[in-house]
Amino acid sequence: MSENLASKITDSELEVMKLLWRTEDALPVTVIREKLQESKGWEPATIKTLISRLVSKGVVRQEKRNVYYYSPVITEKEYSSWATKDLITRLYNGKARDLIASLVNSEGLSQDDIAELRDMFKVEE
Amino acid sequence: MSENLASKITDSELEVMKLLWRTEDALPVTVIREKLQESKGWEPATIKTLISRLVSKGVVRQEKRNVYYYSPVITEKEYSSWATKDLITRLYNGKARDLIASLVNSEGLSQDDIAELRDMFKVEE
DNA sequence: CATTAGAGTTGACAATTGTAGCCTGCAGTG
DNA sequence: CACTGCAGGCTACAATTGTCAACTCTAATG
Repeated sequence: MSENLASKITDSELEVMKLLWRTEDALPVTVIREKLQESKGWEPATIKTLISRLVSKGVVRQEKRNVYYYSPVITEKEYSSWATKDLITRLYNGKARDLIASLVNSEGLSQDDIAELRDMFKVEE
Repeated sequence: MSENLASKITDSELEVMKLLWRTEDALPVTVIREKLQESKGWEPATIKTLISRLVSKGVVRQEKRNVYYYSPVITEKEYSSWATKDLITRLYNGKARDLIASLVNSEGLSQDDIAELRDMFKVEE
């Protein structure tokens, strides 16, 4: 959950989460391993460690079948949103608007982005 | 600098940076120590370690006088901006606009914020 | 049923981070 | 000028993170 995210998801762990988020169903290690071994070049042991840590942290759930099937406990949106809020707290005095202002002045946004955002805020309420 | 930020500034180190950013002039350890000892409850040794690490990382510069005076090499804006971009890369597929969209839908922004942002984008270009 | 591949578990090890102590030399004070 | 406090530099140590190996036990396969 956004609020009770006890310990952060680390960079390596995030790669596993991303894979789980991209999938509808729970996945067995075999599948997770196949994908990440290829895309990340990680050894099976590494991947198993990351999964275990995510389970310990409570952000991945394991479901017992023949073999465990893993699925995310938090959604990508929940996590992104939590991480974003965390960034805002730490670097923007808790003001989301300061973050956006910073993006606007600092090549963070393309003209297209800005146009789209203008629309977004127009519709918004 | 935004780009060549080799190693990240950690949470504890960030507290030191914030103090330096808030000050015009370079500061001697004495001053840094006074402020952080009080606000953070850190031992002098801890503060000295943090400063050293920041110097090693190249984000704080030391200037020799009787005693070293310390000042930031990167500005707060540069760092915030870098950290924000990093977040966008890691969690929003590199699309700043997705971050903002996420803020808009998810109690991240107050009505006031939204009103202000609407103005911001109106003026913008 | 014996064999084998691999899931799950435990341990490991280096680098980073959070926190702090020790020692030495200098600078300011009486 | 002797004394003392503290800056600077070095060391330390536990927890976390990035990577991975070894071992055990089970399920699938011939």
